[in-house]
Amino acid sequence: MTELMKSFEDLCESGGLRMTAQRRIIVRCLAESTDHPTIEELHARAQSADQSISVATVYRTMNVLEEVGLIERHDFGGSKARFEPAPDAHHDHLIDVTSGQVIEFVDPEIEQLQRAIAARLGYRLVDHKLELFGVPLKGDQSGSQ
Amino acid sequence: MTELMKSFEDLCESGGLRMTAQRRIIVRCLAESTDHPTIEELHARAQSADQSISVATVYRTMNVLEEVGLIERHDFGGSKARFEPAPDAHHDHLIDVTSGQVIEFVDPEIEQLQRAIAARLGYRLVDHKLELFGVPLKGDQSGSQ
DNA sequence: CTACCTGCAAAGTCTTTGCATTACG
DNA sequence: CGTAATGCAAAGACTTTGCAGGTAG
Repeated sequence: MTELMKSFEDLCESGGLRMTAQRRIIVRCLAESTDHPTIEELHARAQSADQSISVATVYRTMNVLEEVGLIERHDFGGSKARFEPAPDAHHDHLIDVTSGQVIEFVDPEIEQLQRAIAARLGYRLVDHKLELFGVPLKGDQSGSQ
Repeated sequence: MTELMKSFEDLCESGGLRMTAQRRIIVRCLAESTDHPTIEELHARAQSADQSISVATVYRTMNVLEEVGLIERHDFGGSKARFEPAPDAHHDHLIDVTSGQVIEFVDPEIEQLQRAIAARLGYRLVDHKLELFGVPLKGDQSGSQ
């Protein structure tokens, strides 16, 4: 079982939340996604398991999951929100502007640098968002969505 | 006269754009803003110069300005877009989560690091977004919106 | 049982757009 | 003068919510 599914079941047992059939399907769809799906995409994937799942339930489920910190919401420059399971280790994103593909990466040096910059400005860093937008280098065989 | 006003007038002369009274007011309002106003805020400021300016014109003006690269659009984690004149020199943003105040900063080291990371992943960096979210350090007298 | 959850459709929020009119160049 | 721009209101896109019925625990 996926990490996200397990965490959500634990949460349901402890908190006043209920593990419904719909939530189980929706959470699994997100957990099994390797991309960063929109509500619409998630809804479509969930409906292939249960035709009757409504988009309102997908919205509500994402809101619950985000509130408890089990998922992260992104926008990546579009009008629609995109989601991913909250990563164990923080990471940032590089968006391939030619394909829309999203690549995750971590760089300890840049994380440290951000804290240093915030401190220099008189702040303690509580969160950050770093998105790189790039085009594939010539000769590179990456990326296509 | 502000940089933005001048650039926009130049643009109107060269392109097929017209420098209307409304545009003059809206552009000046943005140029004189030291914060990063929303459409709503900009509309209110513009209306104090000309009551009849409609919000649709503010939206259209921001879209024109963005298309030609004279302004930048941000979201800073809200649902409303925020705008600023396109800076001569690129900068990033630190958002004070206690007050909403937005602080601009530049850091050559982090810019360089981003290009290096993109290159390592097989990409040429064409754009990026870096937003830091912080709370004031104890004893610091900064920030209030 | 009963409080939480669901589907549906209506409503909310932000933004865009069609249309008749105005006004820049 | 011709055409881009405007104001207004309607429509669009995305998301939230009220309500009546369903269901997990």
